[in-house]
Amino acid sequence: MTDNSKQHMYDVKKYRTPDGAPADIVMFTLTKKERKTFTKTLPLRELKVMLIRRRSWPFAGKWALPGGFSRDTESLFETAQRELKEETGVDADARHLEYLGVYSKPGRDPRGWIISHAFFALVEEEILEKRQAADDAEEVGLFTIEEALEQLELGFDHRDIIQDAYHRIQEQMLSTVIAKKFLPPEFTLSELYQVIKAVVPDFEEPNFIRKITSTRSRKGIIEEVRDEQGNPLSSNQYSQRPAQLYRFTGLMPRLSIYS
Amino acid sequence: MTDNSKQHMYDVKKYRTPDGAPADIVMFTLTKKERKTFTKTLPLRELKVMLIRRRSWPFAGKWALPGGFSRDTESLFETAQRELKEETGVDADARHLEYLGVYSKPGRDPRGWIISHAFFALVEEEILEKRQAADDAEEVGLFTIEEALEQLELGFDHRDIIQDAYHRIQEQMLSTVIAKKFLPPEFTLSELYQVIKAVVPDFEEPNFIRKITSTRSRKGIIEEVRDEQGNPLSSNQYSQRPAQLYRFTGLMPRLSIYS
DNA sequence: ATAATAGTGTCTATCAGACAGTATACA
DNA sequence: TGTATACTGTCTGATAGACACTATTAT
Repeated sequence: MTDNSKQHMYDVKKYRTPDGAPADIVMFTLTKKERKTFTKTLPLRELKVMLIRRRSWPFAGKWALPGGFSRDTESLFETAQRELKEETGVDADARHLEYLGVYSKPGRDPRGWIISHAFFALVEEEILEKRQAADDAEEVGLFTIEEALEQLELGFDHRDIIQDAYHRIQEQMLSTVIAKKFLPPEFTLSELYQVIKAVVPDFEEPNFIRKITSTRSRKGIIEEVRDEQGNPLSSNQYSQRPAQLYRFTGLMPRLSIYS
Repeated sequence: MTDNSKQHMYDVKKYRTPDGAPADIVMFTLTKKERKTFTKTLPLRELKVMLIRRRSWPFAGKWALPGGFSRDTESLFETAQRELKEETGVDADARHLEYLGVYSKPGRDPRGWIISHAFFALVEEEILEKRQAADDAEEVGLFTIEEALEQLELGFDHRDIIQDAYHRIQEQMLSTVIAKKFLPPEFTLSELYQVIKAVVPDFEEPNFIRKITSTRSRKGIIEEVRDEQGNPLSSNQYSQRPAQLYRFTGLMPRLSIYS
């Protein structure tokens, strides 16, 4: 930047300014579907993304991410919180909401110079189902990532956003404890493993139970649930033999490629 | 968002729009300072951040990050690339430039509703020194993180941005191979260790050499440099006894807290 | 010889990974 | 009783972590 442009920087009217800064939210959920077997089994879990069919220009009829424009009285994170609450009816701080990135390629929005800010959220399945049923003004859909990326006609650059959000949630699933947002407070190791696999299909860890319970370095992430007498608690909700219940401890290890 | 607001969404003039979307860049460098000892030693390395002293309103006299407003013909990443090139004189793709986040708290900029996008870059020390010497229109400073965060008077919310950038570069240093941006193509393990420690002071790994060379899982990140005959190459630039030279292989392991 | 940095040897406890085997509860 | 899921035993080789020891070169 030249000295000259700096001197006139305060005169914001001198240059063209953006026509809007929306927050768009990639709302992920993990659907649970009962499997019909003749013994108890874990439900099938699938990662889904919520989309809304647009009713007006631009991209009328195409699917797009829910979102809305930011106001000058709020930060973009607050915009996203507000949108998330409007979409789901539940306070945003009850769940995971995280900034993803900025999408600002010229021409990405035919309405003008619109710089979009993508967020992703983890939402309970029931809430999205309720939303789907209640709102007959809008067509709401839950799609797998493959459907959204490969089969659907999406508006704007929302395909890029969904793609990036998918990569990010996979990273986060393996490097943080966001898995807990997809689980009840107490869960079995099979459930945890299944949640990880639903988000990161190529995660393979045959000795998962052994490793997470007996390896000193990883043991701290979760702990066994016990009752007042110190007896281990288990659940046979999804299996014949009861499985030990675990909970997250809140501990977050720092990962390093050098140690 | 209500159905009503959606119908009028295309009318961008109806609502107040942002007054600008700048890209601000946290430019990091690793300074090398010779130590005066009576034998060869590694130079001292320190992580520094480049700041510019503002000459005009707002925050005249305060230090701030270099940056500039985005144009409607470019993406914000391109804005950052352009600014980086203007600041350093070297093409941005020659070095690391990465998006950090959006800063949009109302009132953060007295000039109006200005939504800032922070990036961070890793720049060679020599370039910043040249910049410092050449430009007498602007006062350019190189500061340690502690100085920048604790002693300097910073404009806007740039203290928050520098803080966030510092956390991010520490994360990246341990979980990716950005260390290579601070090293020559071929380097000794002492140099690598020192670079990591300069960015992440509390990184401690007494058996660093042993681990990185003999552990199967980490061995793939770097490899020994050999000549045409397959003889290992070493350097005694910084030590009496020559040290084996290594280079990064390009391999990037995927980290996981579950495996 | 001495200093300074760069390694290597060696030991023990722990961990990874594989695979067989046992445990529990339901139908 | 069989079946499905949840573990546990056991073995081998690899790794972590500590600390003493040796190696190479300049002064």
